[in-house]
Amino acid sequence: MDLRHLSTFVAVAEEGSFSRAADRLRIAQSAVSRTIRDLERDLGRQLFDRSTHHVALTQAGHELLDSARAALTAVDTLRVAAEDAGECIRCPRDGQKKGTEDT
Amino acid sequence: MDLRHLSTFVAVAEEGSFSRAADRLRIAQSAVSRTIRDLERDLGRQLFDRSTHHVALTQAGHELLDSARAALTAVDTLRVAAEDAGECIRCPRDGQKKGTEDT
DNA sequence: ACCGATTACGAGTGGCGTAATTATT
DNA sequence: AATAATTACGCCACTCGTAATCGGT
Repeated sequence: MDLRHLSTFVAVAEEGSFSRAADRLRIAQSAVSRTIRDLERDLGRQLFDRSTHHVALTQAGHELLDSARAALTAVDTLRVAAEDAGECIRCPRDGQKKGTEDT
Repeated sequence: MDLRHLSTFVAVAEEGSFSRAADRLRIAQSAVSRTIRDLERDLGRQLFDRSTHHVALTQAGHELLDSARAALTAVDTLRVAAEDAGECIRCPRDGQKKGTEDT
C-alpha cells in the first residue's frame, strides 16, 4: 500500500466518480482505476461497487474511508510538524520559523 | 514523501544505525542512506546528526519521530480495519472474519 | 449513441543491490 | 585496519498516459 493509493481512494469516494477523481488528482482515469484495483487487492476488500454505471462505496469502503483519511492526515501533520521542528537544513541562521521570508 | 521513507526513518532512529536499520528492513545500507537523504530534503530538515561515527537524532528528528510513528500506525490501523470491514472480495460467503481459516 | 470504467501497450521515473569511496575509531 | 555512511552504475519494478474495449443508460 501507498499514500497514493489512499489519496486516490479518498478522492474517488468523495467525488463518487473515477473520472472526477482523476480530474482532481490530475491523472488519467486509467491510473485511478488501476490504483483502486491494486488497493482493493492489497486490502482484500472491494472498496467500490461499480456494477452499475454508478460508483458507490461498499460497506468496507465506508468503514475504511475514515482510516484512510486518518492516515493521510497523519502524514500531513508530519509535514506541518516539520515546518516547526528544528532548524532548516540549508539555513545557518534559521531565523524564519515559517513564512518569515519576505514576499 | 512516502510510507517507505517513514519506515526507514523510524528504523534508523530506533536502531541508532543505518546498518542495523538496513538489516532490520532487509535492504542495503545504501538504500537506507538515500531514503533518509531524500526524506531530509523533502522535509527540509536534517533528521540525523552523523557528523561523527555515531548516528543521533537531531532536535527536528526527535520532534518528527512521533508524527512518523503516528502516520505508520494510522496505516497499520487501516490494514487492521480492512480485516474486519465488509466482506472479502473473493469470498462469496465470507464466513471467516479473521483467522477463521484452519491452521 | 454517449458516458464511464477497464485493459493493453509503450515510455519515463524511481528504488534497490553491488561495488567503490571517504571518514571515523 | 575495521566499521559505517555516501556515491556511482546498472537493473528491475512501478506508474503514468494514450488508445482500444466493454458495459450501462
